[in-house]
Amino acid sequence: MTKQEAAAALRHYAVLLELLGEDPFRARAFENAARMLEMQPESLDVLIAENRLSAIRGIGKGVAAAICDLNSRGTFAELEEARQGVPSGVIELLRVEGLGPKKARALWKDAKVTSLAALENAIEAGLIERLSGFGAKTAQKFRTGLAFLKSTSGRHWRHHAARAAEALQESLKDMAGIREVFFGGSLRRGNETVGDLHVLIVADTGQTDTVRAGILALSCVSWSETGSGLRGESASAFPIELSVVTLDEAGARKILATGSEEHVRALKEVAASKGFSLDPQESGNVLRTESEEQVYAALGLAYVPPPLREGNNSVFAVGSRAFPDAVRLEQIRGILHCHTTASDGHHALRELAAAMIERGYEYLGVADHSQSAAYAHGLTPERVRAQWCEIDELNKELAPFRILKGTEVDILPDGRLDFDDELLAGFDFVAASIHSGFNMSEEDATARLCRALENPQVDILGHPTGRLLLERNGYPVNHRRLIDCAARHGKAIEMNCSPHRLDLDWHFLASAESRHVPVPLCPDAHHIEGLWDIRWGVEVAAKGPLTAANCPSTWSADEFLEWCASHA
DNA sequence: GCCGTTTTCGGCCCGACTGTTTTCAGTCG
Repeated sequence: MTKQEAAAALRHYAVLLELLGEDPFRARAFENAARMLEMQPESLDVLIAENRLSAIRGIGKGVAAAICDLNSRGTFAELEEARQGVPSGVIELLRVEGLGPKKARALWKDAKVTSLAALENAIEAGLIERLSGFGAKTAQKFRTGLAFLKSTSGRHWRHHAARAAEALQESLKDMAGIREVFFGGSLRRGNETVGDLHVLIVADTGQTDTVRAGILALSCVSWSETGSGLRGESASAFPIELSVVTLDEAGARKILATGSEEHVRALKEVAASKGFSLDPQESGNVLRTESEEQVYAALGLAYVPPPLREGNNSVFAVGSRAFPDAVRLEQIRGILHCHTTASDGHHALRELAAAMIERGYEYLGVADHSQSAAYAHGLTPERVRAQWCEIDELNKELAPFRILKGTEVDILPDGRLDFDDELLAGFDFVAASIHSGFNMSEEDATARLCRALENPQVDILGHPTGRLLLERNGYPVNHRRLIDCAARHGKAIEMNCSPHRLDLDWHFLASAESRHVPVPLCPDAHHIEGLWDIRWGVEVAAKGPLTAANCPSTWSADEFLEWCASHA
């Protein structure tokens, strides 16, 4: 078991304790222990082998024993007991925004609400607002929260989809008769969230039936029904739609499996007008080709990169338009916006730098939280200056690698910043973000963000809407005005690459590009693995597309600093 | 449950915001 998995189990236990109404400080002790465990540089195996768990602050005898049990048998006695005591639907209730453990427990105990469906019924029946401690506004808030959950139902975070795809690929790698394992759908198109994994298995000639039988026999996927294709669920409960296809139909089938619906519909119309059919399962003059490129060419159309296949307006005749190249992962030279143990990160500066040097990156832009973010142990001006000294020392040691002195300074409710201009001037770069006071009108939120961008010390606007994909929408922002403002003041807007955010929304990348508003790909990393979240940003940014030239992450440190100085 | 101590109990990250109350509890970042 990894540290992260053990920490997740400890957190889950803490939630169960709260739902069971047990001592909240006991619950917090497990949460705290989970956080401290994650921050250890060593692996769980090493910590256990060297008997060092209880030496970690926040982990005593009891939690250490629980962690050892987790590592050896995947659970611990108290966790199992707590699980028995809480209906699984009650845990689901916590997904509703504004509904925490105390209210979930009250709903469960006082109103017998033990599922999201039961909550919806209770709201509509007017039962919620009659409960002690609840009122009409709370009921309305839950109604809104439930509607949001419904709107995202069946969608999954991109990184979970990629993980499920990699696991399936791995389980198929030694199967005979397979020429290619192809993943289409939103995963291939670079969307922020993914519904099903759309998989095509291109079989060698004459091997279709054998391959299909082999896939049905896979132990890592449970196939629920079999028609012309297969429908199943991965070990991680990810929904899969899979078809085994022959080489001569692969080109068209890949296009159909990739989508989007609108793009495919537009292609089908062009095909029909030329007397062709795209779908091998339909009658007519079916286009039989091995590659997608051949299909577009046969229709007299320019090949459309998968991320651009949204809507029906990306279909062009050959030569009538060229699609710009999107930034590629290997073009990224530096990573901006990372947190260290100085605020709420899990690794020290030196560890982050070492991980980046190992992967061949040139610079790291640290951006810890500012003082008003107390929950995240935000830095005071004194602690900022101490960090600068640490960076100076590290830079001498690690050259030519460079650590840039940055901050993710809070944008206060009125648009002022959480540090004074004199301190801000001492940073190499300043990213400014909103972390509190989300309840704003679009007008207020846009004005607050613009005021921050107008400050000459600010270089980059962080996660512009504060959204958490599949969890909350964030505050409403007028992106057009925001991009105008950034363009006027020569500022950048980050695409936050955390797979939970991917904010700036890709729909606005083209507008940023045309207004020459740079868009750095920022992982907002809180641990070493989080640094590589830039991958998700690269994949989604291809939908703009965001070009390398307009992405400061592809610039050298000197080019980036020169740009920062240009508007100070 | 963990920690620290004027050791075996008392306090635990912290402030803003919101809604239900009418002084405070719950949620969130």
